[in-house]
Amino acid sequence: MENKFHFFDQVYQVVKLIPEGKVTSYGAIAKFLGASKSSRMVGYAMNGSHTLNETIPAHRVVNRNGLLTGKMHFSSPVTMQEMLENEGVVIKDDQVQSFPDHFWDPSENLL
DNA sequence: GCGTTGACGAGGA
DNA sequence: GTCCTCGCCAACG
Repeated sequence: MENKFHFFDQVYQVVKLIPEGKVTSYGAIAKFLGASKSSRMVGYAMNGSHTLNETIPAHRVVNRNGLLTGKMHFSSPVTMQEMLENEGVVIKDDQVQSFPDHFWDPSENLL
């Protein structure tokens, strides 16, 4: 009954909890929600995040390679990179440098 | 109502 | 290490 929390909503909640200067992957969020096979849905949820009244720091979510795959969905293709760099994350060639060092695993912080 | 697409990831060759 | 295939399920045309 209480499990009626939609998968998308869960994704939004986790993403909003990502601290500044940290990034995570779609798969990590999906796995944390118990749907590791539905990692695509995490990305898809981000696609609709901008339609929400709430601000979703989707720029802190990258794929497992640390690549800014969703940068093109922002106001400008460089918005995502600049926002991350502004938080102390180094981006090189649309890829997060020292990705494991900036990686934020929800299963180790929210659990 | 049906087929295609997609901000992904894991596994196999 | 790379390249290909499958799964997953909501949204769009």
